[in-house]
Amino acid sequence: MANKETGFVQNITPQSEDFSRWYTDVIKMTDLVDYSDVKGCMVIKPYGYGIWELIQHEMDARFKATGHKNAYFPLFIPESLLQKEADHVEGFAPEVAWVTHGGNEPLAERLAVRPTSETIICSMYSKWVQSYRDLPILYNQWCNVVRWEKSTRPFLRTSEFLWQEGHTAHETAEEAQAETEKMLEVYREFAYNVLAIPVITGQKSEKEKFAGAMHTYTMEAMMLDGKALQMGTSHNLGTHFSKVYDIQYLSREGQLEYVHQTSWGTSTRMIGGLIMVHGDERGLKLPPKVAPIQVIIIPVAAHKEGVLDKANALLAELRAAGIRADIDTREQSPGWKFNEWEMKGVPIRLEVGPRDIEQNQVVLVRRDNFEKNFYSMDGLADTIKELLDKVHEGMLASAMKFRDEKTTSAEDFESFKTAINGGNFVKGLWCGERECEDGIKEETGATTRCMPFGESAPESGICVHCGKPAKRVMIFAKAY
RNA sequence: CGGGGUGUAGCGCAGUUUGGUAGCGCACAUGGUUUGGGACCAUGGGGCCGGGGGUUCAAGUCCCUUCACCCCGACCA
Repeated sequence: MANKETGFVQNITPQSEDFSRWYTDVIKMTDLVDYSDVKGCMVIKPYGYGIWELIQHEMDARFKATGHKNAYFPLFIPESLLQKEADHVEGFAPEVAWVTHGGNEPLAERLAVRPTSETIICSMYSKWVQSYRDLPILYNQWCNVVRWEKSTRPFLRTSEFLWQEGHTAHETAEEAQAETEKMLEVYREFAYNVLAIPVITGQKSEKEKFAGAMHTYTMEAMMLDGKALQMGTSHNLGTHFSKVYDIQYLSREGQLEYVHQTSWGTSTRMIGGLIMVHGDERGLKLPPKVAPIQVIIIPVAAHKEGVLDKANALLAELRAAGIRADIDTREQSPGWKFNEWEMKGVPIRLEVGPRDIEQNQVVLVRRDNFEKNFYSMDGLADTIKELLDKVHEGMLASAMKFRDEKTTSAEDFESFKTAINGGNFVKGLWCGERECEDGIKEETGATTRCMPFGESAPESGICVHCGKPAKRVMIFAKAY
């Protein structure tokens, strides 16, 4: 996408065939990340990390509001601990990084660098839980995990990534199920109201569920190329882990019982998601609530008397009102700056020049639809707050429109294939069998994304692929 | 692991066919003119041409070898 002559975004749009090139170029050009010498690992630069900090802030507030507390567990997991749960270790074995030496001495037992923390957390919970009075445990941790992936992609799949993982333990199966669904709902609400991403929530198939889980629930978003991205998952672990790690409590009736557990997580992958949902031919488009800079002030004819002073006064005023504002006083021409900040996705641009100052006004330009208008300097902070909300609404609405237009139903396999190849989410009846799921993947490249909430099991009808009696409504798509 | 490709200035690339002083654009530095959608002029700094070995009077260029990265598969809850 980097135009050779001018060096800015214009040759490739998200709608062109080379979407993945658009994605990597945007990331490279907007100062979100850099690539380190460590294979598959990325450096998140301040502009990109600023997005993550805002995501953390917003999400953490929601965790606290639902009664959860933060804690921190170790990075290293002894091999014996990791291997207790058979499905779990089998699921993660190919992507675990191992520490074999401490200094120059070989270790008696290898240490895994955590690919996720169920095992080490469960081993602690087993010490902490004696009685029903110790329950529920509602903990979360913000940390990094390592998964040794064969092919990597910034934000979407990297060897090391940042995330949060919640781990809870409950008295009853009902409570655990309620917690699993509650946290998925927290994620869904967050996606809509913070990231401006409409997601589809539902349950994963047996094949796609988390290694060691009883049920996995997911939120899936549609990227601009029609592919699905799993943006967050919530698992009901049942008693699979508590039985292996021996987490037992004495119940109200005096019986020894196993706890019912959940875990749920979201990661820096969400940043990749918001890039691929909201971007355009000019680059990034950041949802206002996670934009490190919400308003960029560009003084026009800054050398003229009074312009810089006024611009700085406006900056102070906006910041005092709690708006994340910044000013660009570099020597480049205004046009250059307009393009630069559009590329970086800043939701609102504020232009102020001699003509505006004379008339007590500023120019505000929305990044989402390029609407450009004059506004009085009086009450500017409130004006901008309202406009930021409108940008959020506008972005959510257009993402939703796009997704709805590219979601279809298929009744037979021919139309199913056509829809998948056209980059659609395809809703269809499904038999629920593993062989059928594998066959669909092989023939079309599509995988099962989720059985969406709000769709009851079909009373009749046949599987869109194999023709056997249908058991579920499933959404299929190609996925990242 | 299979198939293909690329390593030359911070970034993007030309030069390799036919061996002969290391180039271009952007970025960077200095001075000046500019500033409402990617301004311009002048001057300047920056290179073990991925590494090692060979052929030659002479290698970015030819030969051998090695390393790294990228793309497509495969793999990936």
